[in-house]
Amino acid sequence: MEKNRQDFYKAVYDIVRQIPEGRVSTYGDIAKMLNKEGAARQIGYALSRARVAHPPVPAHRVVNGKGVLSAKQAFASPTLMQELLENEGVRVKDDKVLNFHKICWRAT
DNA sequence: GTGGTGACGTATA
DNA sequence: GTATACGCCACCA
Repeated sequence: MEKNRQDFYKAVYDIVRQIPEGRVSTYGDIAKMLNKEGAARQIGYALSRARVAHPPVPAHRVVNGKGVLSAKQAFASPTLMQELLENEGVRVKDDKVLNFHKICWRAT
């Protein structure tokens, strides 16, 4: 059956919405959940479109494998993402998540 | 229909 | 641990 591209996006939104508060996930992990390990870039692309997705997606909880807020550029303000993360209890320094290796959320 | 780009990751040296 | 090269899939011009 032909999986509509929207289905792929919808799957990304669903996973991102499952990210618990105070926890962050990575594009590669999400891609693996979708069996699209090689499509990590598409995860970020999908999130960029998630801005108009229903319901809204906490894309600020998704960072790259290095814990760097590479997505802040896509938010209304480059500091908005960091503020949101700090608001969730996630410490961010120099656009990088502290203890990232400890708060990185992964699906079982 | 073709080419280029992108909120990335893994592999190799 | 750091640096460089390549690959991946989807969207836009």
